[in-house]
Amino acid sequence: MVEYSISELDATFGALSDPTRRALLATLVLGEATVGELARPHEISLAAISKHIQILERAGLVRRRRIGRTHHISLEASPLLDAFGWLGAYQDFWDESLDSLAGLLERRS
Amino acid sequence: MVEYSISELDATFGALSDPTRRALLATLVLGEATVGELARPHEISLAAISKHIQILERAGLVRRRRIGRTHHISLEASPLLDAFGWLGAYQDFWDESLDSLAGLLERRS
DNA sequence: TGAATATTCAACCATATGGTTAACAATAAG
DNA sequence: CTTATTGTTAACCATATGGTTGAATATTCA
Repeated sequence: MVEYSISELDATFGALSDPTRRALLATLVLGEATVGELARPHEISLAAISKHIQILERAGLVRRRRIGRTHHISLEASPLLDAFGWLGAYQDFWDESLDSLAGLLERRS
Repeated sequence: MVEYSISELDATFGALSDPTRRALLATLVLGEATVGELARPHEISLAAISKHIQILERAGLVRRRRIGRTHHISLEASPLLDAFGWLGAYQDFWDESLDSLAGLLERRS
């Protein structure tokens, strides 16, 4: 089993635990965007979005490039990949688990 | 893109954001265990472990079977699979992202 | 210079974690 | 019946989120 840095996964999974932040990432996968552009589809205040972006930034999920007065935000791949890798270690477990579920369903029919 | 239920992912990623809880899951992947067995390797109080297990339970990551005075905890696959699936939607992005990194490194050499 | 725009920061509030210790409940065993 | 054992619950404390509104900052534009 691969070893994963503790606190990075903490921050990554913590950042992913909020639906607004997951929506921001889903927007950013389409390409870079400014804070204002990111905020527009959401009903909460710009300040709230700003705080969400700071959390994503601290988790390394996002990078910020200042151009004049606008901040351009872009998605950063590696923490997502790490989280994916961590979960992947459980793949055997759920394969097995779903197989035995399938087995149960089969025996029932 | 597949749609994912909002609040379930909230709870799943939230539960995964703590290293103690991730360690509990890593133990449980080896098989069912009692609360006491789960607590033993950790230095924090049993009450703290009990609360962690409740959070895992609320997130559906774990099930509890009471046998007499002991509680037997077992891992539940599907929320992990859902989280894995959500992250998998970003696979194209990080493939591309890592490719372009590789490209950069190549051009530099 | 002065006004508009893009964002952050500060202060505040409510709720959730993450931990503690102490008390309670339920079951097992002497 | 009394005492251990296994866990949960309660009360408490500190810190992080998630949101608000209002003020401060930094650019850009007229």
